[in-house]
Amino acid sequence: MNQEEQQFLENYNAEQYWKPSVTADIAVFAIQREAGATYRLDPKKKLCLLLIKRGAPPFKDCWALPGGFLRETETMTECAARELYEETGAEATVLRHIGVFSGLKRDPRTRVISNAFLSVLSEEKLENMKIAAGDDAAYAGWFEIQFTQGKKGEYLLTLQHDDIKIYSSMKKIKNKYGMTEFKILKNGGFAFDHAEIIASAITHLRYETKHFELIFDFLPEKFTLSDLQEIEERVSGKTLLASNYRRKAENFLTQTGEMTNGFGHRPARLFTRKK
Amino acid sequence: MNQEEQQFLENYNAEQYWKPSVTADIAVFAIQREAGATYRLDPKKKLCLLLIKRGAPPFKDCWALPGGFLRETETMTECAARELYEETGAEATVLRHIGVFSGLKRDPRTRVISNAFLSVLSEEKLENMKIAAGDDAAYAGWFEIQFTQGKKGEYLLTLQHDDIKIYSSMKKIKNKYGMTEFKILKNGGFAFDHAEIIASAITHLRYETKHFELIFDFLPEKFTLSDLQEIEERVSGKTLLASNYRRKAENFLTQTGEMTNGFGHRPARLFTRKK
DNA sequence: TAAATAGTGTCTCTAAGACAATATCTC
DNA sequence: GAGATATTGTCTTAGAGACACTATTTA
Repeated sequence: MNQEEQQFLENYNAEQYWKPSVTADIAVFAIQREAGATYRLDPKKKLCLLLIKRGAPPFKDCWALPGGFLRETETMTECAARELYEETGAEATVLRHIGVFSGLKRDPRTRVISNAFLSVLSEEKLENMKIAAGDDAAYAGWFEIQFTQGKKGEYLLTLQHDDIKIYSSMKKIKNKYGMTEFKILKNGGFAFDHAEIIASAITHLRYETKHFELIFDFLPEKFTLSDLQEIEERVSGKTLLASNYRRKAENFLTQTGEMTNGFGHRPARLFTRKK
Repeated sequence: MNQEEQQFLENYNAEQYWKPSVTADIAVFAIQREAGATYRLDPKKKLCLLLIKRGAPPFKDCWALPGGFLRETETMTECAARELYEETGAEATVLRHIGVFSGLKRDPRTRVISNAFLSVLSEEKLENMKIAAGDDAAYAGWFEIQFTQGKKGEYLLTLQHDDIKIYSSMKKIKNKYGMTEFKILKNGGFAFDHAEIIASAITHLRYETKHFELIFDFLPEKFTLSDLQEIEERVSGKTLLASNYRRKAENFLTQTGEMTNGFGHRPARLFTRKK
């Protein structure tokens, strides 16, 4: 750096310009087992998303994604990982940047630019984590998530946890510049524009698992083809033919030589992610 | 909004938290014709990117993407469109969000979070635009862009405009959380981390044109299949077999019934983008 | 042996890559 | 007619979807 640059920097006053607040919000997904399994019947799985009940205004008592303000000492990605850890006790193994949400009125407190991230937790991590309550978080919970398309083409997002049901109806639009966005038509219980963020996140997640990315992060080191397929089915919301899915999946897998056992049906081979 | 929320908002002080500066940077691509055409020989095309020579520190005399600070009254996307217009006189027809760049030291002045966008200008728009100089922009120019992979797997970015040549060597890495990023190994003339942003932008552009998105924005309303194919070739950096490309492309095209004429070779059908 | 899940094989259809061959314009 | 580009057709291969069938465990 030469003298001119040095001098410039010393005289530079960053406070002269307006600045927005910047946050990271994280959509954390995990697969959980449903009850009702027997020695013979395997447990069904469900796709879940972590939400936090807001204990303070704005949107008090609404449900929000974990997240918080960017600090001076961290990148956006580090911020996402830190906030996730602080609010849930879970250390993120994977993160993906989903998009930026910068609507003028999305937070009534002040102008907030939110960088949305996506993360996936394995069942193993799920069991070890404590769901911690942050300073303005009253309660956190895992909600079974459903994201489907209605008859008129609208998108329906439904999150359910025991008797708590949160929903939103959205449409997919292209904005003035051809960018695809979800727009909320009805909002039942989500804080801020988080329904839109969640819709973007699951769309992104579906794309990745379809291409055998992120899907292994739901699973332990060793797993069966049925495990893998059921996750793909829960994420995509579609049922698949086992023989065809097997054929595709095997390109991404290595056999361990081990088998499952102890169930009231044929044992299955255990696989690992290839290389 | 109830009384509790109302009261909360009145007491809320946004100034108590640290905030970063937020900018939009835009990678604008266009196709330009090369000289050397005759009645018989059609002009070759080249893919170009708009860069601005910085007239003030930091990175004085280096080349940067057009961009600037987010204002209170606009979204990130609106900011990108405005900055593009102010610095080039071009009204964006399309924009795509590429990613967020939030490294701690990416701007020596102060902490700056940059939201990167991608845009495409048609040859028509290109001819009508004046390249305007902004307050800290000394000069702007269209650079022929090349982005290739070297023998050791490294990525080479070369931008050329007359006798000005800017380059960077990068590697593609997965960060701690599995996110794909470009990391600069050598930097010859780019300001900030803009080489990384450009690498991300062209990677994104290649993905889109391959799927017949954004590619039509390079072209006028009516165009030939050869026009379309040559753009795909310049963007992707690969040559394609005309018969095969035609087969794929026709799914996205409508015939106009019109033909080109006046060239020293067989006339071609003019197509439009389907619906 | 019934219930439940695991795994194999095969037929069809579509899409993509390679490439040969033909068509049509201007000078 | 030569040069240049446009257009059509065909052969082959890879992959996906549908579906029939076989295998292996436990109470």
